[in-house]
Amino acid sequence: MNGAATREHIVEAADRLFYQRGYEHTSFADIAAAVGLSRGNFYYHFKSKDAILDAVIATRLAGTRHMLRQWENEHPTPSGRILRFVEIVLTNGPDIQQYGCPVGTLNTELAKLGHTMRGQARELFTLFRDWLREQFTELGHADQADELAMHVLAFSQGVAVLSHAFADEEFVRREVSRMRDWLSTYEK
Amino acid sequence: MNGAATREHIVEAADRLFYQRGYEHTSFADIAAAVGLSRGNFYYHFKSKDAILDAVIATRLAGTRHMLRQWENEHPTPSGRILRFVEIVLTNGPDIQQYGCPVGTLNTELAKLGHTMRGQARELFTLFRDWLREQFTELGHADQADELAMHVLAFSQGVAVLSHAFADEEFVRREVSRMRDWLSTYEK
DNA sequence: GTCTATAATGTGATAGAC
DNA sequence: GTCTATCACATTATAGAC
Repeated sequence: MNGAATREHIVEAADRLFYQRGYEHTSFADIAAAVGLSRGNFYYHFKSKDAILDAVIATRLAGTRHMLRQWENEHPTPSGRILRFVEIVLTNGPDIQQYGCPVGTLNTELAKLGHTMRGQARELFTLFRDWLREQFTELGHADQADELAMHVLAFSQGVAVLSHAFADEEFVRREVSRMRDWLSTYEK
Repeated sequence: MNGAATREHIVEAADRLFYQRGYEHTSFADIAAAVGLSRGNFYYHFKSKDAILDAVIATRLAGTRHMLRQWENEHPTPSGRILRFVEIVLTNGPDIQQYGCPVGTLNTELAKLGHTMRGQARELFTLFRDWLREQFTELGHADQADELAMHVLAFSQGVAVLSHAFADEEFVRREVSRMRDWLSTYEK
């Protein structure tokens, strides 16, 4: 098999498993089995578990940047873009209910482990934070744009944690509805 | 040493370590070292890691029930009691910043591990949920008491996750202030 | 690039002496 | 109740054949 393609398969499998089972709880053997490789061959592509995590986070960062640009194309207004973010807890509802928020759970886990890559995981949060701040600035709230961005981020994390714990879809809908009302008070 | 006292010491140490490092990342050796016991002697008191987790959750449940009764004694009005809950993210600010919410992070971790004790961990959330629902009912909002309780719980989890990730105390203060304003619209 | 074999370590857990 | 010694197993990681 092509080396680059194999590497890509490994990162994809690791990304999914880290999300579904957690980083620490996922072993090399799990990833190797998911890709269909022997454990030995694994080290030809990645020389440590941290190296895989590094690649996974880099992939997620790139994917998030791409998604945010897409949201910008699909929604011309800043309030429409913020609403698109808020609705991610509905769009990804089933995944969040089963596995939590991929950004929040990774950050929480790496922080507890005292992992060196904690800062890079936080960058995933920062991407959303900065993007939301830009939208609130464009909406005419430059003075409190970061505060509002953090508030929307906190909403998403609170909903994700409880959706994961209680598996209650109606709760998610109600919270999104609540957020829509709140957002409308900040529209131009 | 007295057997019951040793057992209590083990549960205390395990409780703290599970919170600070996570359940999976804490080994028998870690707990034994914290208590000052040999690994071998450990199994006289608890015959499996799950048994320790069981005891830790039971202790936390009892502690939470005790705390909620105390809050009821200290705050005569339902709005005062809800506010007391909201302010927990300030009271326990430093711990939450370093280790996250003990309830939220345990629930998230056990859910990802597919651990059998997941349901008992969720009970910790349910204690707060039911208690908050009672307060909102007493406040005259019986029809949407559970929805409001979940909203307040989501607030606490969102703030905890982001406080843990960004270590931003000012953010916590602002969110509490925002919550106080929101609460005031539901007061009698 | 892929494999098997294996090292080195840490883990949960047990046996048996004191 | 506490200890040492040890087992069985999974883990990350390496060496070397193909």
